[in-house]
Amino acid sequence: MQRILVVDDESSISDLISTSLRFVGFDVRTAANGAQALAVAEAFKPHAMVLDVMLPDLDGFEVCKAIRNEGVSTGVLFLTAKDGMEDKVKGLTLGGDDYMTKPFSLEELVARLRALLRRTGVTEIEADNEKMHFADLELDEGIHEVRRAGNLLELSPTEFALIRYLIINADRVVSKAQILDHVWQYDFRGDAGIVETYISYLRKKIDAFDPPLIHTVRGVGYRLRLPPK
Amino acid sequence: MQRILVVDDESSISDLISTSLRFVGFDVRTAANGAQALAVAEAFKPHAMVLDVMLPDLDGFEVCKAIRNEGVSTGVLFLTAKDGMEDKVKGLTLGGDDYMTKPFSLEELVARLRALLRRTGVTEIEADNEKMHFADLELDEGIHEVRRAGNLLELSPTEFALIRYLIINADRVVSKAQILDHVWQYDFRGDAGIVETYISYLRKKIDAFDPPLIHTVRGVGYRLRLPPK
DNA sequence: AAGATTTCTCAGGAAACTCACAGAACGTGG
DNA sequence: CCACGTTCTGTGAGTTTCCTGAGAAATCTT
Repeated sequence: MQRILVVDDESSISDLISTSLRFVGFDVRTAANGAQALAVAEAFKPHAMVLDVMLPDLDGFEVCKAIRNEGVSTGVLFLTAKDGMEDKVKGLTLGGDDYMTKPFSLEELVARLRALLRRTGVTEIEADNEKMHFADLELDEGIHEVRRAGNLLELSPTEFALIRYLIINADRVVSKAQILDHVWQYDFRGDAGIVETYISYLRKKIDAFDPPLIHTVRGVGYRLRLPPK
Repeated sequence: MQRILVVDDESSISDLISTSLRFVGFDVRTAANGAQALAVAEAFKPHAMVLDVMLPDLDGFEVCKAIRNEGVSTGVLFLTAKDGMEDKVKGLTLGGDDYMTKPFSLEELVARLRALLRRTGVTEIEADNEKMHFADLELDEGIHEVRRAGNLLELSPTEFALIRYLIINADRVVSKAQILDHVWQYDFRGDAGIVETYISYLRKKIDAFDPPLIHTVRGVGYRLRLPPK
């Protein structure tokens, strides 16, 4: 199981992240500051880290450098506020690292983290795992494309994130609340009705083909599935 | 794996360079001054070096000379600040060596270093890797030329670097942030809007032909691709 | 030193996207 | 089959993203 170290001083954020990552199958440890991160990293030897650039003691870059100097080779996904710091992150993407600005959606975080593990060569499996599929529906993360029965679908960013979440949870029922929590940014304060709207958009594009794949489970949520014969 | 020795006394620069080079597949060591460089070079026997000409103890040329006197034969890519020194560097850069002025773009550094290794005969791979192409678009690194359907295109340096980056990442979506990180100089502080402007310039030249190759993926980035079937 | 080229900022406008709302359609329990 | 709550979807307002032209500033040529 892949080990991820999450470092953020706001416990609400680090809880949110670690719960999500555990749920999708990572082995997660957390740290609330740079010093702690170093200590944990040494013993835990994480495959990747999610690292806030704004920490109470050291900044994220120093932590990163210190940990790498310890000989622990990890990819890093930096988290940064939507302001100044962005330019300090320059050049990171060539090093294989990545960064996201807060607020983000959990789906996005997981997707980026997986991409990072893939790039830094931690993943055992090869090549083909930028793609996922369900029935005749294919989603390619790298080229950001979704096809149904070979036909290219034009999806907006939110539509793309939503269908990705449904495919990940294929055959399972997901509630509107779950969708909202994972697909929308964590600080979204709007109405859950937005999910209905986007499901509607998706159906127009995806279920323009037969058979329909997006099914409503009344009172519970939605489920991606092939119709029972 | 090719061994590169990076020598620079500013750790921010040498970190940036070494992380980038490691990621694209080099075996990298660093040194912060001339004396250290000599020591490391002796044991490490690098195939090439990235060498700042301004070092706290010796200057880059002395380091270079000393190392070659030790019998270690390496190509050197000198780094120099954007000031008077340029001419001196030009004069002293003999044989297969090369130099760049700070600040540079990371993509440029990698390209120049590869060219250097090629010239100094370290590369195992064949000669033809100065050229890359995508569809009817050809880019020749050696002679710095781009053609579409055989027609020579007149591109400015930035336009050239941008289309090179797009070709390297052909068929994948690259974000504006990634483009900025890789194609622009590492100290560029401006707005990502500049990328839009340059994409616009490129389109006028490259997509004056059919079919258009540069595609916008709204909310995500750009992608070089042939139109879907 | 003047002219040409290149880089970069800025701003207007077009298009795409997000989201709320509200009436229509639907499903379910009584 | 009716009534009610849930879900669906069209409409539209407000926002964001993207494209492009114009021009200022920097840089390179001659």
